[in-house]
Amino acid sequence: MIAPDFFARPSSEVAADLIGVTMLFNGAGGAIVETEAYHGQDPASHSYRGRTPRNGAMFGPPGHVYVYRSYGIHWCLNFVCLPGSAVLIRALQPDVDLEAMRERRGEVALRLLCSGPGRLTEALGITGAHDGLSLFEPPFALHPRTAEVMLEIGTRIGITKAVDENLRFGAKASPFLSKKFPATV
DNA sequence: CCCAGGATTGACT
DNA sequence: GTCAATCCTGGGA
Repeated sequence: MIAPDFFARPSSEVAADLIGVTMLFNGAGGAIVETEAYHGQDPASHSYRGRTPRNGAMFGPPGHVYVYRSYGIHWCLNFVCLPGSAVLIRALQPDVDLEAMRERRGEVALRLLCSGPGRLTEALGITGAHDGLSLFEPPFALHPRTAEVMLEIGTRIGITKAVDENLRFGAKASPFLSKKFPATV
């Protein structure tokens, strides 16, 4: 079992340990294959300048979610860790209830169903209405890894500050990553 | 009060 | 590869 104190750690550790963990929302979802860590001393983080109305959940209990609107269009899902830090869930391997996810996403290739932070929230039906909910209560559910995972680590995507921090984590060679990790030299 | 700028995606050249 | 869509946050005035 994953317990709440799993999240009471630095977001970089949690982000790495979440790869391979299964997340379900209303019974749909799959194994997490890509994450990014954000924290309070991080200029790229919403929490960098302290608590605001939007980012309040990032300063709430570990193991709850922070959901925010991205580009006025998409929703992005984060798991809150120590206060002011969180892990952005960037991609899932679609495993459970593909039917429901396909219905919400429309006609897309399986590879694109949950392959990106905006895509996976759409597939699962997660919106700002769910901001602040606990991962340990329905409609959320978590299941531990069932096998060892090979990790890839790299720089975060789509940000303009702290671009060189290696805070992006992925399941090595997963076809469901939102973007390939740069080839290691 | 104002308005620049997004932790993105999909359509198009 | 380029670019618009779309909205709302929050820093600065």
